[in-house]
Amino acid sequence: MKSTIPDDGVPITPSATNGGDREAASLHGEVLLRLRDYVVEGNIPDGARVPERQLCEMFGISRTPLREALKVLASEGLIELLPNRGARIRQLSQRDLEELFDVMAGLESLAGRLACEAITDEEITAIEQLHYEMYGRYLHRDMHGYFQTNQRIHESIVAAARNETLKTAYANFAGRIRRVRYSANFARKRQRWAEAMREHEAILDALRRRAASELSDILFQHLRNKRMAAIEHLTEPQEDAPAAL
Amino acid sequence: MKSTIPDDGVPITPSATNGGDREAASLHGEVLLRLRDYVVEGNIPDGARVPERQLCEMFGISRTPLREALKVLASEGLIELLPNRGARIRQLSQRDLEELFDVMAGLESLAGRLACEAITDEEITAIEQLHYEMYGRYLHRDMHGYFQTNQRIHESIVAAARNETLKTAYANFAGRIRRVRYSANFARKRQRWAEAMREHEAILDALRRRAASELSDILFQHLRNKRMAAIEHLTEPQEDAPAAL
DNA sequence: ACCTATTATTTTGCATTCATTTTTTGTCAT
DNA sequence: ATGACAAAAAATGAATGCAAAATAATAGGT
Repeated sequence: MKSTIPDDGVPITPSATNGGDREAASLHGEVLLRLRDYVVEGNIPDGARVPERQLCEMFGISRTPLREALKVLASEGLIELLPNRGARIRQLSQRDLEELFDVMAGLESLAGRLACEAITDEEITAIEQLHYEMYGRYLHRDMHGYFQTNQRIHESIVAAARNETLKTAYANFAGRIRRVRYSANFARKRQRWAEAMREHEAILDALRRRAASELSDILFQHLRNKRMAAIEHLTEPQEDAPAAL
Repeated sequence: MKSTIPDDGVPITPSATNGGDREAASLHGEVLLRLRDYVVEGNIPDGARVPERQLCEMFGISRTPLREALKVLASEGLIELLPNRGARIRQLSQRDLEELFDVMAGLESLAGRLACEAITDEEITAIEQLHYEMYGRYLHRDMHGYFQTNQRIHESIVAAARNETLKTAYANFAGRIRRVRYSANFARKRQRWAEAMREHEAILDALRRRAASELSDILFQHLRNKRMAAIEHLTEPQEDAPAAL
């Protein structure tokens, strides 16, 4: 006798096993991806319980694969597992954020260092293109576009490092602070923008010269400044309304 | 006795990617710790299947918590999950090792940079102590003791960075290459020893002067050299029998 | 009424069960 | 014999079931 299987469409994406970004296969993998996004996007308030049963219905699955995904998410630091008390969305303290930003800074710093060893002229040209594009956004006060292009530049540097392990770790940590990072973006006063633009120019310059140590320093300091801006934003988040967009 | 107030405190469950935590409330956590050790210690050959049923019997549990642990271990990169084909011990290619060593180098480099901001004179003194102890091991050709003291020095630097997130990530990556790193230790020719000792002196010097960028560079290069030694060892592992010990 | 103790409901953690898929084993044809 | 095919066995992935714990709801005492 066939049991009642929910026909709720759960299209299995037969993408590559691993190596890129989007891992997926088995139901568990699919649920992991969807649940991670769901959490990162902030659909559950900070510190709140993760409604196990509710999510099962939402995804149309049983508790087993969901719980497996929860364990993984906990190991990634997105949620906390309390004994006999289920999962809670991990609330990041200011200190947590500072630490995360510093680790990100370290990883980007490393990426820059490694990139100097392997980056091609074409890749540098591509980054220069992005840089000019970003400068355009800056001039047009297009905050959203600026943010996105900025992200692409940093991702390009990480990609140029030719280190999949680093790339994965970077993506992992980036995911943890994605929400904060995004909202912090709107905190960027124009003054900080100008500063960031100058820093980016220095980054490009060091990259062109393949000055590994120098680039490493610049990137670290650049991320440190980002960290400061983000933390300041969180400390006093009242003054900036969604202006650009 | 019983309070009606929801215990919303933080009965901390550091189930995040750990490395040194030896506590586990739930059965799943216990299994995770034991299974991770079991894998890291090399009880299952590289690339081999993870005998699910057998491990269940061994741990005296059902498959559910074991499979949860497997998912976490896969996310940590220790094993691979093949669709409908179970788990396999992840075999690290030379490239994987190079990448892992570079990421470790980046993290230690970061640790050194951060340590310069916060380290106390007492901590530096403690590291100096370890350095002299290590020098003694070096003179006595005590490879095992040298290795351990060396590890403690690097851990001290990471601890001085005052960044739990970094510490956790460091422990995580260290776990992945633990086996290789250990065996590579025996590959260290005396020449490399002398080199490493000089590098360590430079590390201490930079640390004393709180020269962040400089220390960052030195640590990165130090780890890079370690990487080279480890890779060389793996490439030609026949020539060195267990000499010292 | 308010606070505490007791009971009912929900939730959690793990074991067990079930449907598929994979792997092994056995059989037959070339 | 060797190889291809088919059936049996085992393993995997996910759903369900069940005992213990936690949370909510209710009753009782002051």
